[in-house]
Amino acid sequence: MNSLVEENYLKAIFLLSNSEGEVSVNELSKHLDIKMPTVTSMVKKLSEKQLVNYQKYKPVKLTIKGKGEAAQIIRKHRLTEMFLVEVMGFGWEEVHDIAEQIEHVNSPLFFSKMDEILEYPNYDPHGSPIPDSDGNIPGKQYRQLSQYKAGDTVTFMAVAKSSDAFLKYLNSKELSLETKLTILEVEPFDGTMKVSYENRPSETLSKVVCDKLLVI
Amino acid sequence: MNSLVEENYLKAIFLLSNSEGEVSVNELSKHLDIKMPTVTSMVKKLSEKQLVNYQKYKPVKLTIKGKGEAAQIIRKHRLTEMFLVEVMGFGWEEVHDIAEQIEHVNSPLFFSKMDEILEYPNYDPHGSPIPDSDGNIPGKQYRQLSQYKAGDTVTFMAVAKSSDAFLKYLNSKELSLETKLTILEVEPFDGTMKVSYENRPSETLSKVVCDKLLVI
DNA sequence: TTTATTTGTTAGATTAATCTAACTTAGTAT
DNA sequence: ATACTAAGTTAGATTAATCTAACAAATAAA
Ligand SMILES: [Mn+2]
Ligand SMILES: [Mn+2]
Ligand SMILES: [Mn+2]
Ligand SMILES: [Mn+2]
Repeated sequence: MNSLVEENYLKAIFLLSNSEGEVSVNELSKHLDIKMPTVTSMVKKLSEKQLVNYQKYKPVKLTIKGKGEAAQIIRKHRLTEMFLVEVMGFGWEEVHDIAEQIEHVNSPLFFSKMDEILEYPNYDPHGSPIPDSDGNIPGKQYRQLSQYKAGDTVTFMAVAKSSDAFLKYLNSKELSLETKLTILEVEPFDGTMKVSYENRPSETLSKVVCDKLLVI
Repeated sequence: MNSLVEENYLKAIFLLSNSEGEVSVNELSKHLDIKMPTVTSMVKKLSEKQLVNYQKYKPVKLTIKGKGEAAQIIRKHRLTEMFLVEVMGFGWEEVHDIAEQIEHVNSPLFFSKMDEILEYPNYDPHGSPIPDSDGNIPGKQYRQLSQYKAGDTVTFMAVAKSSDAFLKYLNSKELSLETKLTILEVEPFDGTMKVSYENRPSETLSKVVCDKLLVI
């Protein structure tokens, strides 16, 4: 039904939408690395197809239909990442680019088989929620590690804005999901934290890192 | 490097080539379900890229380079089919269309991981050979069941021109690879065979079916 | 409230892959 | 040998997705 290109736009709109569900043409352009005029014309096309609401000079918003189709692609992406890690033995830093391609495979059976083999997972290897087949997302709200204070003990649940480089950094610190962290001290000047976990008595994490660690 | 479309042309040229390694524009057109003028222009493009040799009004032939790239795509296709059957539990009649899409995934690591998990298979679920990473094909030459005579005992090794419908027919007859078949009689008029195998004392197979069963 | 900057749109060009219609070449049959 | 048919090519149009250049609107700064 939708082309691979359209699917990537829908997914980007979904993932970049703010709390009101809106995203600007400019932001889409930056994240997709596609020039603004191209984005404008594509958004018009999606609007024709009733997948987004669009008015000149206003930010874009997915329709119910558009949100559902975006969720399906995100579901396929995250199921794939989980499959690559759990069944095929990839590291969590290796799977995104492969999933970016396989998410466009047209075969409901293929993804339902993955789902079955994985025993219906709710989260992907980076802790992001996997929408169910109706597009509903199991909504746990995590907070950034950087919002906590010295003495707090939290559990690392998900990675925000995960890049391969950041995931490799976490590997090097042996920091994986479900790890319990105790905050030893917070440097007020720049937000750098000293934390302890597992058999690591004291690790120093920059503010940039603490912002990307989602905990509960 | 090559587009998905170019990859499908290369694969078709490889698979449809005759013993001299040649295939006509007309045949490509029929099998790809793309009109002849389109095929002509695409073949010209592949010729520009040194992937085929082409002269006006002559059949097309892959260059060494083109043959290598075609073999890689076929390798990815067949590895994928094997993975879908052996690891994910699909039936051999369900995997072709999925593999047709996944064969275009750009990730050497993904396919080498499949290869490793499958312990470096040489044949796909339909008995077709999987080219190795250098594009060499393990060349066993099977013959059609229809070429044998009454009294012969053979082993079913591969399916020629397998369609989903034909594979489902084989399922219904409980006829799978490696099965030993004894030819009871051959009807001279139309080539229909009576055969026995496993716990099936006598099954009748039409000439059309016997042509598609490759045995040794 | 002007002015400058950022954001967004319009217009027109480009590339890949397809098509139809018209014409040509090659091969087959009378 | 001539005519017919099948196969192949050329020319020109179409659609999807992209771009650059130029202009317009909205927002932020002075
Ligand atoms: Mn991802
Ligand atoms: Mn994608
Ligand atoms: Mn196949
Ligand atoms: Mn394909």
